[in-house]
Amino acid sequence: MNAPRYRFAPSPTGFFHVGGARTALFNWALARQSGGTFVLRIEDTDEARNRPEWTQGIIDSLAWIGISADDPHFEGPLFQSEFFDAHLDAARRLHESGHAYYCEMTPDEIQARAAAEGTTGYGGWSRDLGLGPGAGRVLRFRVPAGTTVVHDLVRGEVEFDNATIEDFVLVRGNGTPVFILANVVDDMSMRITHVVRAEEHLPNTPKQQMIWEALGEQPPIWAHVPVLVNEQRKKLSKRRDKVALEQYREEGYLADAMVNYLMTLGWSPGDTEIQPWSAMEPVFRLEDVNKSPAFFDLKKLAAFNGDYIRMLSADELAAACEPWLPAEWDRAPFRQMVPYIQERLKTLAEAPAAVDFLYVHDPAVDQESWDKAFAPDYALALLRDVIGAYETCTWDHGTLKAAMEDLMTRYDVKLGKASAATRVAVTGRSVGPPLFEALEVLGRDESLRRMRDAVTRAES
RNA sequence: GCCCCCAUCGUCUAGUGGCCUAGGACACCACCCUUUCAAGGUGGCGGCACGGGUUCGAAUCCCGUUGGGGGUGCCA
Repeated sequence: MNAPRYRFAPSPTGFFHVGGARTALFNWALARQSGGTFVLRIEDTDEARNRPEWTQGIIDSLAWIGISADDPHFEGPLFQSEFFDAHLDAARRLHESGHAYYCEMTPDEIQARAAAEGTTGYGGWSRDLGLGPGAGRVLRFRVPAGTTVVHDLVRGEVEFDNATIEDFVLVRGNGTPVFILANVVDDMSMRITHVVRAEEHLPNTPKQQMIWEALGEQPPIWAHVPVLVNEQRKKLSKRRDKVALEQYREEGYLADAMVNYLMTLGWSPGDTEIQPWSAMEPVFRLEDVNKSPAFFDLKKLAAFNGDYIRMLSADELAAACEPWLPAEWDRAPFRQMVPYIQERLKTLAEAPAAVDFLYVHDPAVDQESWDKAFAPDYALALLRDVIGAYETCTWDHGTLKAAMEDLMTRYDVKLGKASAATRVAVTGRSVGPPLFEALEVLGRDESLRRMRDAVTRAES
């Protein structure tokens, strides 16, 4: 009966913000650990940003980070726009009870009058005019004198002097409700008990709390978690920063890594940062959430992702890479190479480039790598000898390596240097997965062909 | 301008008056390992913003300063 009800209330904007993802995760953990409910409410009251497909995008993104609409703790999606009547009904009640009044001043008029009086903002000039509803008239909340104290689970008690809060608009001149009203009315009708959202909403909170009280209801428990910032310490913005969760997904970040990383921003899962969701969910507490903004560090995210990639089995990794592999590629060689590229990947999207030399006829040759590999005077002769040895030996990486080791002693160089020319000849680059394993997968004929071509090229 | 929030290594954090000579992670540097590159191992660099209090004792409590951030719409 008194199971807590949390909510996540994004506005559909066409992409899913990583900051929103973290807020959702926090709410999700809280709802699940308490046997409560996570309500998804789409705040679509601004008709300018409202497309049906965007809602699906939100649901898909939530599902990707483990917040499934099929879970019994999940409720929704509910749409704010469908509660239009309830918003206006609340507005009417607020007006009738004297908590709100109509005002016909336009923004321009307000600005002009404020300037004339040497003040800023709206001075409550229409408060006692007794105006009724009418076209172009906005409904304003009559902010009472006194102070409003917000009890916040993350920040403690935050006190606001009501004198610093002007009579804000509840209903626009065109008759549509404003976010601040709709948000409260929806939370009320959805019986939300805990509002956990980003810190940018903290200044809204005293206003909303006043609305709750004016409507005769007990406000929910508030919690404002710190925002995510960029390297300039500014709130992550879609203009300048990479904030779309979908983009990270497309770039080959694992959902588990993203979830884990997001949870460490503003909160710590304990002794080790790398923790599965199942371990974090039950121990997450708002009281432990930090109060200061957290930098969204791509480098650390990538490090987490690398860790998670390495935790996968070879089969799992091969399957996870599937979306990034060209359709025409034969999967068998790729699967053989997976164990060798696993510890070299930071993202799944890097997988194709790590093995593409297996699939292209003549891999592009990196000139710098080539020059370096063939610079030593022994390089060409050694490569010829390798070809000779590889023409007849058993084709497995152990034998290939042994043959190379035999030659390296004759030229008195280490294995790395001895195989440099062969590596460039076969892969076009000086870096890549282990050479002999790659040769084994590539096959004798193709490997030798490339090595002979390299000899020809080196001679000319 | 006004209101509000915040302040531990470059970054994310542990720390809730003595266990702190402030711990871990990412990044960086060095070394080891080594089949290039990675991965892994070891070590290093590096921090309680500043100034006052309170206390036998402050990273931890209070005040101020400074510095960040958020909000200031008929957006959400």
